[in-house]
Amino acid sequence: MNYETLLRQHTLKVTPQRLGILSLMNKAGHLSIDDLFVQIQKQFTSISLATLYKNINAMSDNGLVSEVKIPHQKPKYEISKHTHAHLLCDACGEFKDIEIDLDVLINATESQSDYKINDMSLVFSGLCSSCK
Amino acid sequence: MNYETLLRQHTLKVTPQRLGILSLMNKAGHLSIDDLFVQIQKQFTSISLATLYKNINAMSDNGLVSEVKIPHQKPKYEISKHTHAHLLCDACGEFKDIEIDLDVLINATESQSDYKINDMSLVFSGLCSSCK
DNA sequence: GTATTTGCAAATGATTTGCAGTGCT
DNA sequence: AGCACTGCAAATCATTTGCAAATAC
Repeated sequence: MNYETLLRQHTLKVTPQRLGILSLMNKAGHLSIDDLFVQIQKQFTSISLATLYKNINAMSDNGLVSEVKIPHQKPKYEISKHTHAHLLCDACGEFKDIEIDLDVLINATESQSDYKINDMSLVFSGLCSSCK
Repeated sequence: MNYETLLRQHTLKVTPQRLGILSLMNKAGHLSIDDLFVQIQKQFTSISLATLYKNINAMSDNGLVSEVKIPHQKPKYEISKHTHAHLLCDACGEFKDIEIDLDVLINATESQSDYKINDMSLVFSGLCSSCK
C-alpha cells in the first residue's frame, strides 16, 4: 500500500507522522488512540497526543480512516476498506475483520425499510475458537 | 411494561428517578445521556447528571439497558431486548429498530470463523424514504 | 435499622483549541 | 512564499468519585 498517494488523494499533506500512523494501522488492522500513541512514540519520541487526534480527525473526516465503535470499549480506527464485519472475542480481546457476504442482508433491509443504505457498522462478539 | 418488576429482577432498588429513566427510554426508544438529562429534568427538576450516569451504568452493567454505539455520535441507550438491527438516517437523524432475520448471518459467521457468537451490534446508515 | 441511592461539589480523564515555530509543496 | 502541520500548554467537555443527607426495603 502506498500511503503517500493515499494521503494526496484525500487532500492531506504527506508528513512523517501521518505515514507512521497509516503504517501502524495497516500493520495492526485496528488500533485505539492509546494503542496508536504508545506505538508511534517509538518512532517519533516527541509526537504529541494533540497531533494524533488532529490527524485521526482529519483522516476520518474525509474517509481515509474509519472509526469502529464497540459497546463498552474505546473506539478503534482502521484504514477504510469496503464494507465488512468485525469479530470480537469477549475473553481474549481478539478483534479482526471477517469477510462475509452482506449483500443479501443489505437488500433485505432496503426493501423492508425503504431506506437507501450507504454504510453499515457490524460487530459480532462471542468466544473465539481457543477461548470457547 | 412494568418497570418496577424489571428493576427488581435486576436487583436494583425501585426509585422514582429510575422509573422516570425507564419510562423515557421506553417512550423514545433510544436516548443519549444528554437527551435523557434534558427530558428527565422536566419531572425531577433537581436530578443531577451524576445520578443519571450512576443509574445508566448500574442498569447497563447488569443488562437491563443496552448501549448502542454509532460512528461519530454519542452512545444511545435502550431497554434491552432480543438481538436486533438499527437504522440511522444520515440526513434527518431518524434512528430506529428494524426487525430483520439475523440467524442466517450469525450461523454463517459462526461456521466461517469458528467463533461462538453471543451478541452483535448492527447499525445501518443511509437515507430514509423521505430524505432520499 | 441497614444498606443503597441521591445530589452536590470536586476530581479525574479525554479531547480540543490557540499559538508560535517548522515543514511541505 | 504561503498555507498546513507539529508540539506544547491551556481550555473545554465528559464522566467518575467522595461524602452527607434522604430514601428504599
